[in-house]
Amino acid sequence: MARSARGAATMQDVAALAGVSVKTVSNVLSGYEHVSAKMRERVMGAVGELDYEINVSARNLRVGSTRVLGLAVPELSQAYFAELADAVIRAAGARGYTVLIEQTIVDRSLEISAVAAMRRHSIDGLIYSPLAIGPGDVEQLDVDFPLVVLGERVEGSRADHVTMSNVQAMKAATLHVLSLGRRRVAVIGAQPDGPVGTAASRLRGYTEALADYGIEQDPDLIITAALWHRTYGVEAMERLLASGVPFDAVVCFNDALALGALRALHKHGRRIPEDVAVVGFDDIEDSAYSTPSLTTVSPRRDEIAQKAIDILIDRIEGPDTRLAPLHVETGYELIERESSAGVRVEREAAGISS
Amino acid sequence: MARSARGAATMQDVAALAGVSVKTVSNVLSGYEHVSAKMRERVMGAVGELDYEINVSARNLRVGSTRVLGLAVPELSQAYFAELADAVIRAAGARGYTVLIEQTIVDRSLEISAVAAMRRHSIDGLIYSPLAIGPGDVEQLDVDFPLVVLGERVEGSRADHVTMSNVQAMKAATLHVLSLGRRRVAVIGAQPDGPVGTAASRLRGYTEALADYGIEQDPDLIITAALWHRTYGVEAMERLLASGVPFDAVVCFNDALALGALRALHKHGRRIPEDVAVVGFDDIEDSAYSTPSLTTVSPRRDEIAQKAIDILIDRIEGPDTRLAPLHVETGYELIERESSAGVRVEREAAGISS
DNA sequence: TGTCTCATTTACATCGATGTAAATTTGATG
DNA sequence: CATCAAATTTACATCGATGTAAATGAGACA
Repeated sequence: MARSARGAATMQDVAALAGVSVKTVSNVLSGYEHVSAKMRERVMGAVGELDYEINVSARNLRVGSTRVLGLAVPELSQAYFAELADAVIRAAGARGYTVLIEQTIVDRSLEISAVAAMRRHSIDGLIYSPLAIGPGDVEQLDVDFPLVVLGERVEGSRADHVTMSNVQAMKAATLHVLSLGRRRVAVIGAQPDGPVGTAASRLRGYTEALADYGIEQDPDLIITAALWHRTYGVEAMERLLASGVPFDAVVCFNDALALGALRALHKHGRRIPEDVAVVGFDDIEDSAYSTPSLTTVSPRRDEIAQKAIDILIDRIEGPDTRLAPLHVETGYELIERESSAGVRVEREAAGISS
Repeated sequence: MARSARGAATMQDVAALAGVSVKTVSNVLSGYEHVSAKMRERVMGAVGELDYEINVSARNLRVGSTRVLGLAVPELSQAYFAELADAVIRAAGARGYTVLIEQTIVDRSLEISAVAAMRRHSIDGLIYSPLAIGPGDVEQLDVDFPLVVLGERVEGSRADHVTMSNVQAMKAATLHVLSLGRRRVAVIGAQPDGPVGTAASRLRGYTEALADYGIEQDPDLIITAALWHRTYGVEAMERLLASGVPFDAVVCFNDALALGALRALHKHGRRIPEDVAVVGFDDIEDSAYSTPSLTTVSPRRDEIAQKAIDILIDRIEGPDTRLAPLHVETGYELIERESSAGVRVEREAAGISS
């Protein structure tokens, strides 16, 4: 019998056909160096003849790892996370790992514990990109497998963190519109529940930029958005417009909000960038093709993905000694496009200290 | 010793702590009905105490399946595929399966064989959404595990297919602009290599619609696009504009192309929809928020995902008898938005047979 | 040719779970 | 209380691969 009665061929079958031991087949396939050329050829011939493919479950059981990493994101339908997933999959693939994606928003409103969700699967480590995470979630991050969190470091967490320089990036975005002479700069995306995580850092960047120009912060220009979706961007801008508070620029905490805001401004006849300059954050692909195209902060997703993968795999493959949690900051880039560029508002005394 | 020296607890450890056999623990965990309440409680206590989690690799090895499905898409960074993946993950999750996503475009230009790529992983079945697939690819689809292809049926393929009614949908889209009085309808997205797969069907829908109105097809209005990306939409529209051929509507083979076209039209000062009506295809999220918002054909992604998952899992769990390949068509919906709506072009004799 | 060394190949146990079938307990009945 | 059937629980083999250590083979050298 050339192969098992039913189903795929096993190493057993290959060994029998090649007339060698099972271990020799294993050696050949795993690239063990002390295998004679003759043997290798004989085994590979049998492998080809039987269309043999290794049984991954059996190998995983034996070696105790799966070479599968988890990636937990809120929803793939949000462009930022889809593009992030793309980058993570590529970075992982280059190091011989596969990525299993878990969506943490299942019922469209509630974020579930990614970590708990991943336990069902056998993964070697997890990259977790939470929507928002606060100090209360520390214990959720205290797990017994390698975990890299994308986003602001949580106080007391033992997990590794990779995050872009949110404060500086948002400060740069805000300084950009200030440098164009705008002085009434609104911001969209503050969290209703108070400042935590990413939103807090970005808000801080905004505040610091205003301070640099000696401008006092106007609470009426700080608009909240419960979720960073386009719909909420539309809704937030509608609120701002309805309030009647004057403004000549908006910096948004992500591109989806900005695109929504763009839409609302357009609907209400505000010219962009003449009347209002708009800046987003994330540099998702749409932003380059919107009308007008969107000025935004690019977070260098590839760099984030690469760093996260490297740290995670080093933890997985490295020695057991538990080093201190890492906290890596990645760079950013301000991409100037039509929604802000080209139109400088002249003021009596443009520049610092208006 | 309460548990293995190093690493996670095993069923062995749980059994020892609870003072029962390993099989009883297995029975409790797998919900076997003939287990006394007392036993169940005792075992679950031990499970909790040891933080026991089942070893998925061992279980998979024993039962011979993994409850993991593959989903092969070109790139997650394309919104359509990200939204599709979202839908597939949800549908699979509802039936207790996990989804492993494989990107078939790795070097940004060449599509690799998804099926070959999946062989590395241990999946129970595969959903394959190819970019384009022609008759030459039949053997690629002739595999020995359950496979559902999303897209036009390939002649001679033994795989199951789930596809939307491309011809009818595109016909409806074209009829829509014709009903607005437009008579010079361009199309963007034809394949340079000749008509195959999805592009062929959509082109046919366009042709049929023109025929219904007794309009002769003008080859100058059929614009090719090698890839259905925004950039190619921009480039295709630039070509059309440069050609000087008059047109008052464009139907695009997907939303990305349409958004690119929108952008190019805007740049060249054409008013939408006054001068040119634009229609897309796919109903990705951006389309509702572009300026102007995009009229498009919604393919009911949830329905596609659900059908594909149901067929695939039925094949996996069903009896071995190989039924004839299934070919399921899913519905569509024309979503009218700003890029076409509201502006009717009056003609001497608007209506059938101009 | 005999002996020793180093390179290859092999036998066997093992990873952690589940299916099979047998052993044991439980409870009903005469 | 003995007997039998049904309900529970258990022992053991097994899924398909790899690590360990021992067995075998091939040269090298005296």
